[in-house]
Amino acid sequence: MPQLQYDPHEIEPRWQELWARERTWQVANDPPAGAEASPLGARADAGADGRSSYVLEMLPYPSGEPHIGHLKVYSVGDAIAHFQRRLGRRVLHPMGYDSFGLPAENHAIKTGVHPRESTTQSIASFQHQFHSWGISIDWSRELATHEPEYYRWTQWIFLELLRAGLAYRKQAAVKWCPKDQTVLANEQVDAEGRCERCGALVEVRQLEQWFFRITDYAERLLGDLDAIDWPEYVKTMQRNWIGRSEGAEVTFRCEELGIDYPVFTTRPDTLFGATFFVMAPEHPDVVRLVEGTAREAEVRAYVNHAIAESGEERGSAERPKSGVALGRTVTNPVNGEQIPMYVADYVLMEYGTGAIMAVPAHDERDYAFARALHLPIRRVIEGTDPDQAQDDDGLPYSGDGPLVDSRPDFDGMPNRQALAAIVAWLDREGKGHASVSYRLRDWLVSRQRYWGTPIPVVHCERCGIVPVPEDELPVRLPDIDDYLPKGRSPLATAEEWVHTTCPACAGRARRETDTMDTFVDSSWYFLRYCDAHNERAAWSREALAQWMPVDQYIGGVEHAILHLMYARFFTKALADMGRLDFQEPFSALFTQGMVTKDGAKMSKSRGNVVSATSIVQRLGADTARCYILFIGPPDQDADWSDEGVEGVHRFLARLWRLAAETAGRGEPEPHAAPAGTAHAPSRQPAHAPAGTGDENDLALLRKAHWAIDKVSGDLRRFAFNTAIAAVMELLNECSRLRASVQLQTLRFALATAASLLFPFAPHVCADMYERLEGERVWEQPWPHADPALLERDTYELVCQVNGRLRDRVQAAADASPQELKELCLAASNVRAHIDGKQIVKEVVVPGKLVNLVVR
RNA sequence: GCGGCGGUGGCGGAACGGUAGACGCGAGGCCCUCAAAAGGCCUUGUCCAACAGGGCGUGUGGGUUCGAAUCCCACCCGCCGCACCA
Repeated sequence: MPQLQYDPHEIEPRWQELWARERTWQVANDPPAGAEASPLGARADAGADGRSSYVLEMLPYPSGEPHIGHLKVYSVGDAIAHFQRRLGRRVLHPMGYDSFGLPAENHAIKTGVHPRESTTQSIASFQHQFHSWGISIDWSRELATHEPEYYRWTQWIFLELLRAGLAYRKQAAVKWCPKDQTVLANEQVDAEGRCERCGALVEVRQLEQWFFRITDYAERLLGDLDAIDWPEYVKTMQRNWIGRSEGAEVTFRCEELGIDYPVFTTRPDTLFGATFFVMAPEHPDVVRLVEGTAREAEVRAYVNHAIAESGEERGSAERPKSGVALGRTVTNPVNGEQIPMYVADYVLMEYGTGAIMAVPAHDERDYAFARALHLPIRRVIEGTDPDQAQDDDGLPYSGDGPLVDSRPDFDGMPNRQALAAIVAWLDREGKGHASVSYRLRDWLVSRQRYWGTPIPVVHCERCGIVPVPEDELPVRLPDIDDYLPKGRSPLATAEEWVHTTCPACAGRARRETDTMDTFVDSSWYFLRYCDAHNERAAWSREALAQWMPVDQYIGGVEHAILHLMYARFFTKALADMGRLDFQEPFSALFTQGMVTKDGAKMSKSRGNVVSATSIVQRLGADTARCYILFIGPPDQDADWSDEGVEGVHRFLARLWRLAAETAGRGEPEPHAAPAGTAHAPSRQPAHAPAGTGDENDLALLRKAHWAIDKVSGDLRRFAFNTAIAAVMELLNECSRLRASVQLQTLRFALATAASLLFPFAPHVCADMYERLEGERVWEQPWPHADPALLERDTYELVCQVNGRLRDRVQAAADASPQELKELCLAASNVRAHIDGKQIVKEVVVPGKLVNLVVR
């Protein structure tokens, strides 16, 4: 017999072509009831419940070609999709490209190719790779966010939000990236105040921009986190980002000028300890308060200096406090005290009202400021922080305790109780009320960049901002050559495009020249897949009803806040507008870890990039996919090893070779059971005839059923690494027993291995299964472990003395505790350890062990 | 500082409170071969011991338990997120 050689380069294209030709992974909407829309559709197999399942990986930014990270997400997603299909579900598993926006445009600028062209190239490269990886995609629903057929509906959603009052324009201090020459959303600026995309230090500019009113949804975005099956840490990140604080808004009045200044505080119980009042440098009233006074010059200088500083310089808690007096006072509403006003850069304009009451005795920052400027400090809550040194005055104190030095009716009251009482009093007096504040800001969506969805409004000299009528959508992105960012939108140079007429009055008007943030495009794409070719609407409710919400969403942690929060906001807003019937887009989320090399993130500058393409070319897609899942738990970071991937390749080669040899030892049997019902339970008798009584056959059969059980459980908990290890064990057992079992037992075991490994290595498994069984493995139901074969007649009983392993003996599965104890006592090594000692306790765990406690 | 996750052989990693180290990599030995590649077989936590067997072992120190990598307390280290948010 010639040596059979595993050749992925022959096997993989063959199956890929078949799947493409037959459109195997395509699913239609709305299958006719009772008809055979899917070979597995309505069968009563184990696990088949006829439900549909929407498995979705985050869509890629098509720049360059896919890397190892893409290989990982889509390997994870494809394993889940295949498993769901074989459990009998109709699975929607589509693909698209996030081809508009900064990532694609920056790539284009770097390579000097027009974004339209470079995007098209990248998409072609991604398509080609996904095909050669054998990912089971329904290509009939493919989309790209830069196509007019798609962004037409992005524009429609923008207009819907505008109509609902959720899209608006305002002048604001916004984050500006000097390198990308555009404004950024708060979410796109990292902790050091750098641009999330290019790393440049971000500046603050006063500009008029478009916003989405995501803050209206803060409470629901927070509350509904409880209802979704997401990793806890992602929920925590979203909760932190929303940053809900409960407290009160309290009005402090500047009597001289007759102006009320509300402040937000989480500690109204400390109001009596307020000894001064501080405003943010950006507060519009700061300069007005000192105009024409002796303080004006000093205040102006301070404000100018503070505003010029970057967020990075200003943002540190360790930095010494600075500020200057405004020479004015406000009235503390609870006691009528006149307290001095200051301007200081530790107060942020973006949070609360941009002004605070300062209680140095009970707030660290106010305390530091008071010490720096020698301001009075008044303790109004008694208590000691256990961590604080004995010799200081115990201030600032932020713990609980009774009120002191406040007002007779509150003094002595526990502070939490006093808090409620004081808020109630303020409310009655009209000087304040309970209030909730959020850290979340409205989403700034306009960008002064070329490669994005045009914002579909015109600016009319007479009518102001006018939405483009729906039937004129899409507002097409004009082709322009000079798209480099230069501070104002490149679209402004397309004169012919910009000049238009007003849809309302037919007068002269100019088109909006800003484009939308990329994250707008990706905030609804999962809806479009459900009804990808609808030309009359973004989607139909019937189509959504079949698939949404997404059952399993898969993607990287880097989108824990941005994309995932925006998509949730869109879903809720569209549901409120009556366009959707659900509140959350992604019922379950799985976040996969990064693939590193030599412990470091792969990057071109480090020179440690492993090319997914070359691995697939060299060893095949099955090896690459299996290895990336075998390397470790998929939600954790994993380090790529060139030796490790070879090991997985050897495993697949051994498996395939043994399967091919075994298949060559005889024709596939004529099927005892009709195709399609040929799954483990019904097929078993044919493969394991009763009465063979052969120990090795039984052992191999048991191992196969053990593997079925193990892989099924592991797949449900995304433990792909141990699932693959289980199939390796099954193969090892096959190899060990190959010469000493009946052909049909070996064939069954190998077919089972192929069946179980199929979600991870589809090509080689399809090939093996066809050789062994003459059937298409993906049309077979997921195998079912026979409980009778998972149980054993005898097992290895662990014998412990004082909790230490001393011996192992064979015990009958149905042995009584008494019998087990006797077995253990009879074990020779146990006797050596209990000899001459007194047994004070016996612990018998049937099926496991006996522990004898001796003295 | 706050929150989350983690710390197990030479390495990646397995282990419902019940045989620690599955599976793989690497390493060593052997078989096949004229030779090599490929493939196959065996060994591989550590120390004592020829073997049998035993001691020690899951970041550190305590605790609970017949029994702890696993549960509890305190701490150390690493990674991630948040952080002058009133």
